[in-house]
Amino acid sequence: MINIDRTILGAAKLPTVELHYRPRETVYEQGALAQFVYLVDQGSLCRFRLMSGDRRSIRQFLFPGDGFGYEIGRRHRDTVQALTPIKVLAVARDALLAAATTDARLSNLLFSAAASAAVAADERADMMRVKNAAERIAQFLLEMEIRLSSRGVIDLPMSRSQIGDYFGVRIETVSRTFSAFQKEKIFQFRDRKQRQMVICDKRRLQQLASDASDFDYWSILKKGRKAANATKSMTRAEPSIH
Amino acid sequence: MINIDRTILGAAKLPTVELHYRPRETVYEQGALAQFVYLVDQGSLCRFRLMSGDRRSIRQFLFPGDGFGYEIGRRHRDTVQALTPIKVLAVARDALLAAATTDARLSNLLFSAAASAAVAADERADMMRVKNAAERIAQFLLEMEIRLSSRGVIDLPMSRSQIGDYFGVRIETVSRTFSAFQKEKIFQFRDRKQRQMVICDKRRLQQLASDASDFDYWSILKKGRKAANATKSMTRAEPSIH
DNA sequence: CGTGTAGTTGATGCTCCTCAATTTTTGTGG
DNA sequence: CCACAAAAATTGAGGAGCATCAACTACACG
Repeated sequence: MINIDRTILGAAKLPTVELHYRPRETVYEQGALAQFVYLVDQGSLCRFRLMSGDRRSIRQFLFPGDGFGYEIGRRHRDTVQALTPIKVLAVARDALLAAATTDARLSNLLFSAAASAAVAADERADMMRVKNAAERIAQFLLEMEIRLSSRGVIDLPMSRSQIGDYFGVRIETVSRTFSAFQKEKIFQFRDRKQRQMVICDKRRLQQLASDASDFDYWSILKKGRKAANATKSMTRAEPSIH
Repeated sequence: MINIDRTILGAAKLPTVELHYRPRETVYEQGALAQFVYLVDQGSLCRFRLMSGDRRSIRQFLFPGDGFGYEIGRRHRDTVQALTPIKVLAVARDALLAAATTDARLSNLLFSAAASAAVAADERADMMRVKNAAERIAQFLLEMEIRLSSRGVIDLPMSRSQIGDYFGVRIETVSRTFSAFQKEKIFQFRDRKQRQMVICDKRRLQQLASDASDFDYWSILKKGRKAANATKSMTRAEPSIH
C-alpha cells in the first residue's frame, strides 16, 4: 500500500476532508470504489483481507503519518478498520493524480512512495518465508516500540487475534510467545489488560528478531525450568541475572 | 521489484545494451551499485537475497517481459542470477528517471509499474501467511503454466532447492509434494530430469491452490492408497509393513 | 450478576523440518 | 565412449513447531 504521507499531501496543495471513526468502524471495505486516498493523523488502524475459508490476512497496521487507500484499479482490494478512535485526512484520488501530471515534484514523490511500498512488501514476504513465530513477534515488538512507544511504554492497540492474523499464526501461539518473553524478562506488562508493555531487554529482542533458533518455548513455558539435556540447552544454560 | 517492461522501454526511447549470460552467472549481486535497470528478453532468472544463518530467500523468478534491477537507494538489495542462457536489455537508471521528468506518460507508466509491484508483493506475503505447502506449490504450477508452457509442456528452469527457497519450505517438501501430485495424476513428468511437466488435472490444481486442507500427503505417498473415509486418524492407524 | 469477549494455559496431533540413505543425473577426464 | 566423482532428487523415519480443541480466568457492560 502506497504511503501518501504529509510531504506528498503538502506538495499536492489539495483540499482535504477530515474524517473521524471509532474503534471497529471501517474506513472502506474491500470491493468498494476507491475514490479517496487517506493519511492517518491520529490513532491506529488495520488493513486486512478476508480470504477463502474463514482466513483473514492482516496486511498492515497503520499509525499516524501512514498513508493508505491508493489502488491501481477502481476498487479497494482490502478493508481498513479503526482500532482506536482515529482522525484521518482524505483527498480525492483523481485530483491527486491530476495534480501529479502537472507537478513533476509531486509525481516524483508518488513514484518514490510506490517504490518504497514495493520494497516494504518484499521485506514482509521475506519475513513470512524464513522467520519463525518468536522471530516474527520479536521484530513486531521492536517495530511497535518505534511507532507507538511513549515514555518507554508501548500501548498495543490491536488484539492477540489481530497480531496472529498479521503473522499467519494462531492466537494461542501469540499468547504463548508473549508469556515466554515475559518469563525471560524480555518485557513486562504494566496493566491488567496485557496491552501496555515495557521492553526490558531490547538487545535480546533484537537478537531474537534475527535468529531465535535457540529460543526454547518448552523449557520456558514449563515452569521456567531450563532444558535438562545436552544440545540446545547449552546456549540457554546461563540464567538471566539482572 | 518494479517491472520495467517493453512498454516503458519503448516510451523511454533510450539506448539499450544487450547482455547475455549463461546459467549460474549473476547479472548483479546484492550490495553492488544500482546503475542499470533490466528487461528480460529471453530465458529465465531468479532474484534472491542471502539472509542471516545460511538462509536464502528467493523473491522472484523472472521470465521474458519481466523487468528488474530498479532500486530506491544506490545499491542493489538482492542478487539476480541466470537459470538458463539469457538475453537481457539494460538501460541506465539515471537516464530513465531523467526521461521520466520530461515525459508525463513515461512518468505515469513508471508509477503504475511501482504500484503494481507493491500489489504483487502484498499478494505474495498473503500467500506466505495463510497457505500451506500443497497450496503454494499448486499455485506455483498454475503460474508456471501461464509463464512457461509451450504446447502444453512446462519446462521448469529452476531446481527443487530454488522452488523451496521461493516458498520458504525445504527441498524434501517440494519433492514430496510433486510426488503426491503425480500419484494423484495432477501432472506428469515427461523426462528423466523431472523438469518437463504436463498438467493433467488443472481443475484440481486450481482447487488445491485455494484450499488444500483435504489433501492428505500420508495416504497418497504411502502406497498411493486413498484416505478411506471419516476421521484422518483411521488412515494413520494402519501400521506400515515393509 | 449474568453474558460476552479477550486472553491464558494444557493436551494432543498434524505439517513440515531434520537427518540419513539411496538413486538418478550431471560434469570431468581419460 | 565409459569411468568416476559431484550434485540433484527422492524416499524414509523421527522430531520440532505450531495448530487445534478444550478448559479456565479476567474483565467489560448491560
